Amino acid sequence: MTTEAHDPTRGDDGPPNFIRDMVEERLRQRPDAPVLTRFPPEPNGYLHIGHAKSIALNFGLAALAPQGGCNLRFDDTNPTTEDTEYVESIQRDVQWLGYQWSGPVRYASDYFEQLYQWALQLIREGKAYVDSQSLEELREGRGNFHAEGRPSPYRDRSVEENLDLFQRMRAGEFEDGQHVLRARIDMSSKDVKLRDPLMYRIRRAHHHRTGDAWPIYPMYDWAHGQSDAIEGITHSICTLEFQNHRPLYDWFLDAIGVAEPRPHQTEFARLNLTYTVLSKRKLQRLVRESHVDGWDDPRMPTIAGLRRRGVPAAAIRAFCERIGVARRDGNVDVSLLEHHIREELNASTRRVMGVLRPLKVTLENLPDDFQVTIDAPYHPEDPSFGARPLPLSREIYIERDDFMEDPPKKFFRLAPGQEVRLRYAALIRCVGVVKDASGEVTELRCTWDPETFKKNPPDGRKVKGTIHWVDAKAAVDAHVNLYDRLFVAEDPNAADDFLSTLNPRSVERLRGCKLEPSLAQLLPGHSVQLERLGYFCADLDSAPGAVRLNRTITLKDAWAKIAARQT
RNA sequence: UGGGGCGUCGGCAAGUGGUAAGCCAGCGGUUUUUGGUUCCGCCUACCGUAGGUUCGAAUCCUACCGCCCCAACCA
Repeated sequence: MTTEAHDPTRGDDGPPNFIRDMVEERLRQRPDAPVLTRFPPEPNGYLHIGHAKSIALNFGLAALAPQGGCNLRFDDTNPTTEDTEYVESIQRDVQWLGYQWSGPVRYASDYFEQLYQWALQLIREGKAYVDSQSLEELREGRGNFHAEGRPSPYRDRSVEENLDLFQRMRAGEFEDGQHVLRARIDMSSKDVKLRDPLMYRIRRAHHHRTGDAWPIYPMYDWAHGQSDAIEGITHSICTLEFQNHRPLYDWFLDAIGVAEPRPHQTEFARLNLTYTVLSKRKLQRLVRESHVDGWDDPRMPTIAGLRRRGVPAAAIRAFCERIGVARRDGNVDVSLLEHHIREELNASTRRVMGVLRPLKVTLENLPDDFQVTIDAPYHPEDPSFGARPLPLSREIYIERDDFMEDPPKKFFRLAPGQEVRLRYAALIRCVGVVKDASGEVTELRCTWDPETFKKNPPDGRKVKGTIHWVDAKAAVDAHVNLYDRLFVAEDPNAADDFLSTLNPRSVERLRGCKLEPSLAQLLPGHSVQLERLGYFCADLDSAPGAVRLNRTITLKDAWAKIAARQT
C-alpha cells in the first residue's frame, strides 16, 4: 500500500466550515469544476497572522479541486499609500508560509485600461456620470443612516458631456478633487453604499507600477469584482466588514454584463488574537513610532516578525486550520497559537544546553585537569537526531535561578547542602556559597559524586531535580533576547489608547550567556530547544564568533505555577 | 430611531428536528536524568432570553435582548 503524501497546505484538517462545505458541494456535483480563489492584499503594510488565516483559507479551498488555483493579486488602486517594499515582503511571506500562487503575480493595476473601457461603457449606457461637487457637497448629498440621499445637480449630465469630462479626467486636465466618476444607482436607497458610489477619483500621484500613466484611480468597489471577473475567480473570499459591499459587487458585475458562471463574494470573520493588535493602522504606528524595531521585530504578529522570532510556518498553518472559519466575530486565545508553536518545535528541534544567567560552580573534589566528554543525545524521544560530545571539567556554569540559599518547599534544585543532577552527568551537592562584599552569590562550591555518573545512585537515594549546565572552559558566549507578549492587556483594542497597554518588559536583552560548544555553529534562522528554558532561534546576524539567539517561546513551566501559588 | 450580519463550555468550534464532537486553557494523576514531552482522567454547557409549533428543538416560528459592520475622493 502506498501512502499518499499529505500536503500540509491542503487545508482540510481543521473543523468543517461553511465555505469549504460550499466548495465541496460544488465538486460533488461537478468534480472537474474550477475552484479559483485569490489572496488580494493591498501593498501598504506587512502581512500578519490574520492574513495567514485568509491565505490558508484561500489556498486551502483551491487545493480541494483538481482544477484549483489561488492567485496572488495586489489590490494596488491607491498609489499614495502603496509601495514596492510591501509588494516584495508580501510575496516573500506567502511563499515562506508554504504556498505558491498560480501563474504570475497579478495586480489590479494591470486592469486599469480594461476598467477604464468598462467605465466608458457604463457612461454610454447611462449607468455612470461625472460629478463635480466638492467633497463636502458630496458627503452632504449622500445623507446618512437616517436621512435619504439627494441627487447631485450633476447627476443628469448628458452622455456626451460625461464622456468628454471623463476622458479629460483621464487625460489629466483636472486637479485632484475636481471631479469624480460615480455609478448611477439609487440616491434614496436605504443602503448608503448604493447611493451612487464613487468609481474613480482624480489623484495625480505616482503609482509604484504604472508610474505617472494614470491621473485617475479606481475605487476598491469598482476594481475588485472586475479584477475577479477578469481572472475567472469563482470564489471571492473576504472578511465580514465587506458584507456591506456585496450588493455593489454584484451590481457592478451586472452592469458590465458579466454572466454566470461568475465570481461570488463570501465573507468570514477575521482573526482577532488576545494580547495582540492586528489592525494595519496600529501595527504601522508601532513601527513608525519605534515602539518596536521594525515590521520584523520578533514581538510583532507580522509573518516577518513571527519568522524572525523562530515560529515555524507549519505551526502557523496548523493554527489557522485549528481555529476554523465562521461568520461570528471572536477573539482567539493566543495560547492556542503558542500551543501549535510548541507542538511543532517539540518535534523538530534538537535539545541542547545553555545558561542564560550564569552562576559559576566549582566541583571541589575534581582535579584541576579533570575532563570528561559526555555523549549526549540530541532528542530524548527520537534517536534519529543523533548525539553530540559534551565536555565537562572542574568549573561549570549553572542557571542562577537553579540555586536558592533559602529555598521554598518543593524547590528541587540546588541549595546549601542539597543535591541535584547535572543533566547527562552526575549528582552534585552544594557544600559552599561564595559571596561578594554586597552579599551577592558569586560562586558555588559543590562536590561531584562519581558513583552517579550517568546512572542512579547505588544506595537508592532519590534526587528529584535535574539542572542544565555548561562547561566553563568550553562555553560559547552569546547574546540572547527574551521576548514576552507585546501587550499586557488581553484586548489592547479595548483600551482608549492601545499604546498604554504596551508591555514595558516585552523584551529582555541578555549578554554574557553561556552556551554549549555545539551551538557556535548554529545557522541563522535555525531553532533549538535549550533544555528547561524554551525554544530559541538564531537571529539573522548570528555568527560563529557572535551567537545571537531569540527566544521563540518558553517551555511550559509547572514550577512557575507552583512558585506563583506559594507567594 | 436606517441597512447588513452574528449570538453553542473560560477561549475557538462542530452539530442544521431525535435528545450537545473536538481543540486550547485550567485542574488532578502517569511516564520521564528537561518541574518539557507522552499517556490517563476531570472540566457535569438547561445551546442569548421569553413564548410557541412538535411525540421530540441548539436546530422551525414569533417577540425581545446583546454584540459587530456601514454615513473614507481607504482597502
